[in-house]
Amino acid sequence: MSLSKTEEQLMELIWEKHPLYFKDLLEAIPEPKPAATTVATLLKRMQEKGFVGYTLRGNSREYYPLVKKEKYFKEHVNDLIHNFFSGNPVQFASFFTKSSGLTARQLEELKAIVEQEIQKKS
Amino acid sequence: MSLSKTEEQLMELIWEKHPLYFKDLLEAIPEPKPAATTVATLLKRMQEKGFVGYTLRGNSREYYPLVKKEKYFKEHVNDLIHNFFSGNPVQFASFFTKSSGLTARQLEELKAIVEQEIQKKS
DNA sequence: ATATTTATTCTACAAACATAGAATATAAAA
DNA sequence: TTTTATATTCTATGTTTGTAGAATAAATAT
Repeated sequence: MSLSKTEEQLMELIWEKHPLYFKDLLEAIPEPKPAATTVATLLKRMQEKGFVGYTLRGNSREYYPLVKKEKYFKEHVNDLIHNFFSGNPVQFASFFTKSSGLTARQLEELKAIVEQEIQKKS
Repeated sequence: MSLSKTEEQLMELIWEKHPLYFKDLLEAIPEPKPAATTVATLLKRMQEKGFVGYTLRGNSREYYPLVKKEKYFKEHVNDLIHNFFSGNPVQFASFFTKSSGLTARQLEELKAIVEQEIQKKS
């Protein structure tokens, strides 16, 4: 089961601000805010899908993510690589590097990161 | 308007093999193939959404993409970066590099690509 | 010339989604 | 303690998506 685009946006807020109460979630949503019941519905569905849980604090629910952002993101990128680059991650990285319009400075940063990773592997 | 996951998979084939006839598209679809009318419906919707066009060749239609893969992909990745990395592409690339499990050899490849890009920028 | 294959459109239907009002329960404020 | 604000669930409606049969048209094979 996966999240829809709209649910994903909510999820992003939950990852960012958890643990949070319903009220905090509402606050965090940028304008134009949808009806509160809309958010409640979305949140409910996300719980049913197993992406969000809560702790009862007295009588209020404190919500938190049940899936790590890293994990979710990785699956996402894997899909992308699978769909656009026949599963070849280097081809993906290459395409990204060439088309993302990084500045020279950003490219240097990236290079340093790649070098660090190479270090780790040896 | 954007493509659904399933439409995206078809689109991938169209990018890969265009120009192609309906028959070619059907052939290109991996098993288990859906009903031909299912593909036809999807293809129709993709035309309505402005992603696919065709040339009449005699009495047959030769289909081709109306949107470049590069453009589509870039928007996709931008969304991803926007949603997961507050719009910071280096953070994204960094995360990808660290979490994608590339081999040492693949990392070297990537490094070479990044260096090439740096060259181009100077 | 008739039967068959191929391509396309139309119609249909169930599931998923986006959205939100109505109803209810509770807590806080008056 | 009655009103009001808050959180949650239930119900509902329109749209999009995945899926494919029925109908039609045209092309090909027999």
